[in-house]
Amino acid sequence: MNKKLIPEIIVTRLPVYLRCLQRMLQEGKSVTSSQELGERVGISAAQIRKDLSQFGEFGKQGRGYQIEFLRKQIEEILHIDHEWEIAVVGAGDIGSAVAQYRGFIDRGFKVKMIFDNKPEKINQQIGVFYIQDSANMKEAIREADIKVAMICVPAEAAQEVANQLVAAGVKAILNYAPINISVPKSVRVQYIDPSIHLQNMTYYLE
Amino acid sequence: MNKKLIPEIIVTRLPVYLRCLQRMLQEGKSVTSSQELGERVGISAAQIRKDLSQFGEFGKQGRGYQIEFLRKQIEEILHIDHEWEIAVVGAGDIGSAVAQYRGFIDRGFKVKMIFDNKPEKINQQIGVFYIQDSANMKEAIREADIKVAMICVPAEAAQEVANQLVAAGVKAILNYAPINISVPKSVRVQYIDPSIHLQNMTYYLE
DNA sequence: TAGATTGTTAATCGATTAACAATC
DNA sequence: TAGATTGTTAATCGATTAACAATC
Repeated sequence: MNKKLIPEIIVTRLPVYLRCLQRMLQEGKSVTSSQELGERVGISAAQIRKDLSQFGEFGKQGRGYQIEFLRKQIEEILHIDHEWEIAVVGAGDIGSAVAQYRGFIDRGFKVKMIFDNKPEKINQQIGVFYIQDSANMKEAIREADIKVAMICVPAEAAQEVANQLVAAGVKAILNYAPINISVPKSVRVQYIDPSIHLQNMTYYLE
Repeated sequence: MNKKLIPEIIVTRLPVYLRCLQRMLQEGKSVTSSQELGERVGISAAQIRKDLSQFGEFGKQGRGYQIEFLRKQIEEILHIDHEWEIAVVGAGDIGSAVAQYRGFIDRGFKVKMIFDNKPEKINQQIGVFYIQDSANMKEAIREADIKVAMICVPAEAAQEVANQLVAAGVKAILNYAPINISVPKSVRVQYIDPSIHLQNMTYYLE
């Protein structure tokens, strides 16, 4: 649908705009401007207008943006106008927390299954899920046609898990393991590592 | 110590280099090159050399980099040559997981205290910690001279918590609440929101 | 209409890459 | 010495900002 090649950096900002718009709606607002949105997300008004203009004309001169309309547009652009099912791999502290995370609701995602390879964890219950045996992972993910997964296993196991996920047809991986993984170019990877974020800030401290 | 103004984007890459170097050491390697490091972290060799050259000359022509030496240098640059104590605010699923996270070990951080404002949580035990009353947070953080904190409360409460942390002398905040917060320029903020990362990838899917 | 704010262009600014002399 | 790889320069590439005509 979006034929034009959009710079990645712009795509990374859209979810931030979206999150703010959803919040504005919750606050009962119905209209905003690039200036107001910019102040709230910490990005210049000019950049917001430029970013949005890559995808269409969503505002009206002199009036600003209808929040509900803009929200819907960005959801479509990001393909979260429907819900994506997620597989979680690894049922340790992180995997368990992520599997039960309530922050996916209304953001376009729903955890559907969770795997672990430790015999004592298999068939244990986490929230509404029963932990499944990693041995059946590839089959189960392919069967359910799941395209999004989160890796919550130790660093040593992350690459092997990634390989299996790719083989199962997964196209987007959010990796909580503190290690870079290699995947085919057709698969997307994002990383969450709190230590990285913290180290980033301590540079400026003291 | 580092007087020269370093572009932020370079600072964000140093922790990634560091993480990879630590891993290499675990694998028993002792020397690497900008090319090898680049392949492993997905960054060009030229960029890695340019980034490092901002801080000094850490390699030898024809030989590459001594991993142990380079690791130590980057740790000093990032000020993680000593351990930073962390306060966690919010003892829900995320706060509990983060307070017990083993991934801070050897990365320069140590969770020291956790707070919540729900009466039924106060004094409950999480790992080795007892949840403290948020009412005493400002005092306790100031008393312990803690400079780094993580916000794990609902979006609605995040700004107020941030205000209190700033008042307590905190200078670096890792915010897990899905909302942008405002702090003085002297305080650093980083964000972790899995939905943002996922939405970022779904743009490219389908 | 007058005021406000968009969408867009041109100018600026900054980051990445390619290439190579220096040197281990 | 010959080969390898750094640190650095210059060229390229891309992103951000400022400004304003268009228009609601």
